[in-house]
Amino acid sequence: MATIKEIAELAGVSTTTVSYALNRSGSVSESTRRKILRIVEEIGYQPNKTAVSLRTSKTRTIGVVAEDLTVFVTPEIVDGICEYAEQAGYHIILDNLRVFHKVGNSFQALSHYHDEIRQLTDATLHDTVDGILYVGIHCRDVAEIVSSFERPVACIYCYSSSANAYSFFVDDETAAFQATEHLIRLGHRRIAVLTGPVDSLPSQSRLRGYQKAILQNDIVINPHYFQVGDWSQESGYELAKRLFSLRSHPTAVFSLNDYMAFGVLQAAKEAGLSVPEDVSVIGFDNQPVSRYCTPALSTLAPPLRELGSGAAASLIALLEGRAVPRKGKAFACQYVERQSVAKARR
Amino acid sequence: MATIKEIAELAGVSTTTVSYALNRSGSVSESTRRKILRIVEEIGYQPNKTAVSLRTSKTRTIGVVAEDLTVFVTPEIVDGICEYAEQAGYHIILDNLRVFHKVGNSFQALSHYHDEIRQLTDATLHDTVDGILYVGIHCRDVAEIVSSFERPVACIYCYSSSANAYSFFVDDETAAFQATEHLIRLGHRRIAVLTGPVDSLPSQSRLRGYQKAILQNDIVINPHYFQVGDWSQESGYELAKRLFSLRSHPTAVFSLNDYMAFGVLQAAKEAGLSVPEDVSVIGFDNQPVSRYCTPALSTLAPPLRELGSGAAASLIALLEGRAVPRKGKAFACQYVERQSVAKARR
DNA sequence: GAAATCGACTGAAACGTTTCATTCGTTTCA
DNA sequence: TGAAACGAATGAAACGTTTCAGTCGATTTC
Repeated sequence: MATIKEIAELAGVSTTTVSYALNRSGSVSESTRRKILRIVEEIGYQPNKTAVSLRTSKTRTIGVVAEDLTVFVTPEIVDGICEYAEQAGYHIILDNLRVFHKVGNSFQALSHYHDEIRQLTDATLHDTVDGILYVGIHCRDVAEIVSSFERPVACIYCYSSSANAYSFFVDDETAAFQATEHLIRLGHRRIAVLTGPVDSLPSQSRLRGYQKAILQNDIVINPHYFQVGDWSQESGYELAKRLFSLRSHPTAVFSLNDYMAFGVLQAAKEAGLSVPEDVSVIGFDNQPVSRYCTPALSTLAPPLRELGSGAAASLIALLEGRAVPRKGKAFACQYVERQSVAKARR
Repeated sequence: MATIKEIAELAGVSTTTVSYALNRSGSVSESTRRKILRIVEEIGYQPNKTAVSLRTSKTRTIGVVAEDLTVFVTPEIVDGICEYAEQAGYHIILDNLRVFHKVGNSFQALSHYHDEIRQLTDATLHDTVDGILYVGIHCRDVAEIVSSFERPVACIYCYSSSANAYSFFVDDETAAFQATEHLIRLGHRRIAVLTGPVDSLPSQSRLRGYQKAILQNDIVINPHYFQVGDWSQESGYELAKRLFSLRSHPTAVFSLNDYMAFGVLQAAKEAGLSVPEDVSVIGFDNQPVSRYCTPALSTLAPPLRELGSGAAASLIALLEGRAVPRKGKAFACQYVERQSVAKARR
């Protein structure tokens, strides 16, 4: 591989001049700059990244720390990151934590969780990245984790209450509000909601959105329409069975995640109710599967790719000393209309 | 951040000695080595990776070039890579090509495909990685692409006929053979097969496996049982409809991918045939969705994680000058028993 | 008892850049 | 006309390691 020294010799100038010409710093006459660029082109010279990093102590690399790459949200987020980072001339170093395992239908941190994180921050990423993007698998406060990072960090699909981190997460409340409003505008008044565990943050926010819409539209709340599940298809099925055996069963079910909605679909079929004619169903998450069930599930889609590229954009802006608009942002979901929602029967 | 110089001063020795002590090269007395290690521990010194790279021209980083991160096979492969690389002390630089788009149900390269690749090899990965792992989205020869890489490369979920690359791919033929044998052992004789497009390599291999099993078991081939689809659910549906309207319809359908199998399930239901009682269905790929359809689809699962970690292991062995067993390997699939297969009716 | 060997340790160069401080000739301006 | 300012170019140090080629004293060998 050619070095700057060879280019300098060929051009009959010093390495300093070559460096200045290439970086548009210092002052170089137009004619020698052109001569240098021509030779660079000819030889196919590429500055040695390692040497540049050593000298400037910037790596133009950002570390992507993913809690679990195989959870369906992660790849698309990471893709969004890659897309932005690439065009900005940054490399991505990927680290998959893999420290959660499924317990029932929620995730629990493994015991070596913190060791893993520490090792990561100490040994793995030190002086290898300029900044870190932390990609969570569900919305919660990860301050405890990211505050130990010694580089600028942005959280994605989760948030941090610590001062050193930006956060890019889903606006669950507004999305749930809009979905509920949508059902109401379609004439539904008996709208049940299936929540996740009460201590789940996304569940709480989504429920808040639902309740706000119900309240704003002066709909009387039937306590039977409010059911707490555990995110699993089975719990959705059980809960919906109960719902459909009510003498005044709901005409619409808003499941706060897709899996429970699948259970609702199944229960409806068994109860002899057809979706969407007799009962409308809306899910949340836009799991890949929701396109393939019958009927295809209408659901709320988090803008995963935008979450990733938005976070990457802010982090890189920060790294380069440019103004960064805000300390984070809540991203709106998109309602994906498929075949499980219709007007309420008169 | 502390440097080797500070450690040297604190220990009252030269930087050379510190370096030797840390790398177990040169000869250092046991007592000074211990003294040095104690100080290193105390200060929390970490060698500067960039400086080491510059000096040794090894980056301990491997580039993962993924054709499409959002295709379902990729994340698990990449996870396997990460897992191995991490414990071997290597970093992963991720690059997502994103150069394919869906045309109907197969993928086609975008027009800027080769520009993208060239830019990648020239600018992006040069002197940044020691070797490259190329992760394909379907099995085919990628020699044209990877032969331009100027580093050792291993192909995953695809293969390269060029000399410079290792290949780690799925043994489609054996898997299809075993699935067909499985059906035969369950008493099935009228076994239909749904292939993908004739020019598709995986389709060809899988079909070969099917035919071998049929032939070996002296089953007479009914040409009507052989149908060519385009991998889509719709084509599976249409083909299966034709199959089930035959006066002597098959008792088992082997779909060479999962999506077409979903179509088969749908067609069976509409034809009044219950799966698996009246007809058994086996898919291929183990798409995440296959677990959620009804009945849950029995299918063949490529060992994605193993593919990734196996390739990473070989590449790293090669980079470190250790003996590498072979130039590549075909990995066996695992048959995933779910609810779509049963004994043939008497 | 001189030569050879050995173990412990070190000085300094090298990896390929960036950038500070400086030089040198030309132009501008009071 | 002389000083100041400026544009173009450069020498050399620095970033933090690794490693070649030694030095030096102690021990072994014949």
